Amino acid sequence: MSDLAEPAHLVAPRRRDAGATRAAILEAAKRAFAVTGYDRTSLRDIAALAGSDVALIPRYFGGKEGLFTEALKATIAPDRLRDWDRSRFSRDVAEMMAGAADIADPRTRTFQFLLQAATSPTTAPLLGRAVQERFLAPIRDWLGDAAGQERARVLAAIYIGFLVERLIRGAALEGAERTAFVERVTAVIDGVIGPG
Amino acid sequence: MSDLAEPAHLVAPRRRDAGATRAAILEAAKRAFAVTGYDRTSLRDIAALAGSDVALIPRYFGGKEGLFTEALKATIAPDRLRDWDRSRFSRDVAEMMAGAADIADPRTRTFQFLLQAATSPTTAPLLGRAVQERFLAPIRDWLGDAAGQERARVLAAIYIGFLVERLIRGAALEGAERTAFVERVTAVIDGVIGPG
DNA sequence: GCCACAAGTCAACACGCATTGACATGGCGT
DNA sequence: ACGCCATGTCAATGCGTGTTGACTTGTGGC
Repeated sequence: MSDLAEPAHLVAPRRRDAGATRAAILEAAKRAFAVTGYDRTSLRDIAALAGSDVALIPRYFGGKEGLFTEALKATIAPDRLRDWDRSRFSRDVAEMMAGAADIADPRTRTFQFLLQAATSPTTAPLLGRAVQERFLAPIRDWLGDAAGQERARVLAAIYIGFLVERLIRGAALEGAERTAFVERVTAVIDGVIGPG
Repeated sequence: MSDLAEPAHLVAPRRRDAGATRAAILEAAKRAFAVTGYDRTSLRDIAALAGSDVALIPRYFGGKEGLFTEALKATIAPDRLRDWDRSRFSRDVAEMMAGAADIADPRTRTFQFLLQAATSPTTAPLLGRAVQERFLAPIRDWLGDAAGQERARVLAAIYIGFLVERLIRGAALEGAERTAFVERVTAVIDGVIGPG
């Protein structure tokens, strides 16, 4: 592709260390795949971002697909569900959704990455299982509702929906529309996480 | 790409008619882009699917990107917001979301198509404007709430979220979880479209 | 201080792609 | 019936890609 807005020299000059360069490549891949998607991301871009060489990627990861699947696993990783304050949760989320999606935020990149994976028929099932284990189950636990799997589902769906909306909206909401939006989103989320 | 499961000879042999072939190419592009995404879809695939020739595409659409943007516009097109019965709307949607995403359903393909566009930084702004004009505005009109732009936003976001959830879930919900899910989704949507 | 092997570099390959321009041809107006 | 122009065909070109193999260079153990 082109610019990932990352001066190549931010990468600290490593001594010869296979493990370190492997890790650097993997990190660069997570970023690049999230921003540009699988196909538009070339191994040369990733190598440049990692301050490494293209030829190492087939060698260390067995090819582009190997690198992608490993990046996917690393992205979904047990990333602990923050111990959110339940009384502030809905409003915090609403405020966040009213803002602009920040490309610099790693969470935005992670989400784009997962969304990319969701649109590909081959990676979608893999993603589905990972989401079930590492996303839905924790949410259900957080909700403290052993029987209510569907509540986690609904909450996750709504959450994802607002993330997508924010993504395609681009800019932050302003003025009256913002306050109204925040109010309504808060109410919706409260309706789900509250006893019902 | 490869197989779009469409025997090339299903395309009725046209007489020489630029408009017809243009339309055929556009239709094929909408299908192909929805299934395979922008990058994995080659102009050769589209041409084959349309029963046409590759070289006509740069000629008629000014290149691959031109074809894509036109296909995007055509996909978002004012696609009649069905005159939904307001009293049945939420439950109908909830039932739909509880089912499995059907790849054969053109609407599923369309949605995947749009989601693809949402994750690409280049196509996301374009999509944003299109959604604003052709999705949010009609919804607001349907809600009959001239001042409440944010309500359309929230409804659209939730709708999209459930579509994504259904996509990555893969299978249909069953039994008790299904009924609970439907109930809860119905309530959420009613909470938004109802007076609030 | 040297040596062997891991780690990194570089050039080249084969492939698929979009795009271009020159060529053939069907069909409509006269 | 015929000629002209829009319409469709085809081969060729240039570019970017992933991957490979041979080469160089750094570095830890002796």
